[in-house]
Amino acid sequence: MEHKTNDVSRRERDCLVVLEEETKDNFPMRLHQIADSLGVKPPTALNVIKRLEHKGLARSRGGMVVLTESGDRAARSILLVHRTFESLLCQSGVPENSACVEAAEVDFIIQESDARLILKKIGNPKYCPHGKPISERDRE
Amino acid sequence: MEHKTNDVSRRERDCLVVLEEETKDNFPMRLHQIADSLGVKPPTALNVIKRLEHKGLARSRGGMVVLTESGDRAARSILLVHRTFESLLCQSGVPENSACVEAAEVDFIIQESDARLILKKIGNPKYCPHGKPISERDRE
DNA sequence: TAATATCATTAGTGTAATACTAAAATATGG
DNA sequence: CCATATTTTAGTATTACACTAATGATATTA
Repeated sequence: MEHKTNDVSRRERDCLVVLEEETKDNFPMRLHQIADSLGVKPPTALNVIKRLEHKGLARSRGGMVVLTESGDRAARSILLVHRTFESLLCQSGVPENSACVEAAEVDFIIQESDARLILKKIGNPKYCPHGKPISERDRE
Repeated sequence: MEHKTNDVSRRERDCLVVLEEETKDNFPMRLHQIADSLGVKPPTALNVIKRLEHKGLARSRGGMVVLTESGDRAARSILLVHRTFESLLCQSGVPENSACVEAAEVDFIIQESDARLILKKIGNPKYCPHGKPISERDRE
């Protein structure tokens, strides 16, 4: 019915990305830590996490939260779209900081398949303007 | 505080665009007509219109609705972004219909200034894939 | 003009995402 | 075992969206 397979809201996107970046060491995040990262109170963060769990994107036990396989894929997809769009904007002449902000407005909406095609069109840059690798193969 | 100057929701965008396209002859739209175009019931459409009025984008009297100057500008801006993004997607290899659907997901979010820069980067096409003029100067 | 049909509007619900406070339940560490 | 920290529940609020049902207003037309 809906647009994306992994249809996430803005805040859910924030949460996915934070989890993706903070659990690379295989340690889960604590609720309060997530709340701090999102800049909201713990009950609000808990709410977001419950929605993610409901969608099969995260799992939690006693305040310890991890991404599922599916959540990990969703997060990487979002990052790919983000960095692709960011690169497009920068190549077009949008200042780096502005590009990042703008990319964050759409990175959870634009389809990964579209982003991959755009990526090719703009010359398959390996890194986004911030220097982060774009493809999920060469992760930091 | 927010992202866009003319920050409109998805449904408000739909309403703006419908009004823009259906009031070219300077005749206002009726509520029920708007409701039909949006595929919602009149009370729902009325609600959307009230939000637009509140934002200074539309005016209505006795069920007759028109865009304000500001609303007209907002609608054109959205169309410019839509057609630009659509063109980008098509040039990248996304099928036309798909491109249109995807563009509709972001045309009310991406900034006009960004779109103008992207437009230049992709070679300043005069028309979108559907053949509609992109620049607001040469309107149909 | 009066009756009917059409259209607009109000009122009342309901869902989803977002966010808060306050309080209660659970850990955790001494 | 107690104090602190953390999680969780409960309750409230806002915005966008959408509905039904009822009411109000305005036509059209018989």
